[in-house]
Amino acid sequence: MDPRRTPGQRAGLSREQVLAAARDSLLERGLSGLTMRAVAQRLGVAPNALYSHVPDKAALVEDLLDDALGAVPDPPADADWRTGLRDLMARTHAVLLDSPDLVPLYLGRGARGPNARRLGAGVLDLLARGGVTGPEAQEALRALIVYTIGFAAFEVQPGPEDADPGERSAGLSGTFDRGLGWLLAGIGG
Amino acid sequence: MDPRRTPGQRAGLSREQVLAAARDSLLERGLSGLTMRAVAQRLGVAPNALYSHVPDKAALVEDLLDDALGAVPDPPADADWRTGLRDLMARTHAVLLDSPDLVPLYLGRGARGPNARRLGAGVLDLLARGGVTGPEAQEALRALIVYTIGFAAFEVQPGPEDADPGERSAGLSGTFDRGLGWLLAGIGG
DNA sequence: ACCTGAACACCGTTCAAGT
DNA sequence: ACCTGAACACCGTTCAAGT
Repeated sequence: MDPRRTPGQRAGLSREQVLAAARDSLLERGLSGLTMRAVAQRLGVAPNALYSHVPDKAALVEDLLDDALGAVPDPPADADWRTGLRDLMARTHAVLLDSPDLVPLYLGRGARGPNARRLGAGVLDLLARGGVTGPEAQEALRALIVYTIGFAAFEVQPGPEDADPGERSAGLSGTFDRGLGWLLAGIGG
Repeated sequence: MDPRRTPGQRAGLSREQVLAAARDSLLERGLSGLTMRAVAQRLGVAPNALYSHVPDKAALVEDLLDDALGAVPDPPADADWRTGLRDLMARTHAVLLDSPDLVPLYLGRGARGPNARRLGAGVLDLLARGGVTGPEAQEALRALIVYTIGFAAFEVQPGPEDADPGERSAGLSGTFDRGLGWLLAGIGG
C-alpha cells in the first residue's frame, strides 16, 4: 500500500501488531469493517502481507476472542464459592460488553483458547468448593457460560429504537444479575 | 442465468419461492453458502432478480429466522405453568437444532418477527399463570430466551473432534433440561 | 522469512434497458 | 412490475518474484 516499499523490503510487522490493528479496525468500523484489507491498510502494507503473521482471518478472529477474555481476572482464592461465581460471571459479562462486536462470535464459534480454558477451570474450581463436581459440574459450567454470553449477546443487539441505549443497558444489567442468581440458587441444589 | 430468457421476459418468481430456495441453499451449503447469487442460480434467474422480491439479504435472513420459529407450537392452555414453560422451551430448543446454521444468527441480530412475538407472548402468559408479572416477568422471559438460544448455539458449535457428534449431542440435551429446571426453580421464587 | 504486485474466484448491490 | 446484462466496489486468498 505504501508506495515507499518495493518487493524486497520488509515492514517489520509482528503478529501482535496485526492483532492490535485488527482490534482498532473492529473498534472504529465494527465487525463488517474488520477485513484483512482494512487491517493491512491500517498497517501500511499490502493485504497479503498479513499472511506472513496469521494463517487466515478465522485464526485472527479466534485470537481476538481469546485475548479479550484475558481482561477477566481470576477469582480470589478465599471467596465463598457462590459469591465467587457471581462475581466471576459478572466480570466476564462486563468484559464481553467492552467488545460488543465480538460477542455474537463467542457463541458462533466458541472460545477455546488459553484464557477461555483458564476461566472454565476457575468456574469448576469454585463449583468444587461448593461440593458440585463431576458431570453436574460440567452441566453447571455450561449453563453459566451459556447464560453469560447469551445475555451479553442479547444486550448488544441493535434492538428497536424506543429508548436511548444507556437507559436500556442499565435496565438489562440488573436483569443479568437476577437471572444469574436464579441459576446459582438452582445449582446449589 | 438461464439463457432462454431475454431482458423482457419474467420467470414468475414469488417471495415464497425465494425464501424456499434460500432454505435449500442453507441446508445444502451451510451459512457460508447462503449467497444471493447461489439462491438466484438455484431459481434459474440472474442474481439481481431477487431484489424484485426481497429488499436485501438482511431482510431475507430475517424472514428465514422468524419462519423457522413457526414450527414451535403454542403451549396447551390448560397446562401447569411450570411444565408448560419447560415444554415450550424444550420445543423451541428442538426447533432451533433443526436449523443449526441459523442458531448463531438469533443472538446476533435477534428475532423480532411475528413468530418471535407469538412465542414471547406465550411465555409471558405462562409466567402470569404462575403469578410472575410485570418487570420480573420480563426478566424471566429474557433469561429463558437467552438460556434456550444460547444453549442451542453452544450445542451447534463444531467443537473439538474427540467424541462422535451423536453421543455428544445426546449428553448435551440432558444438560439443557437440567439447567432449564434450575432456571425455572429460581423463577418460581 | 517477509513483503509486493498481480491475479483468481468470489461477494452484495445498483443502474439502465427491455417487455 | 419483473427480469437481464453489465458494471461497481468490494471481499479472502494464492502465486510468483524480489531481497
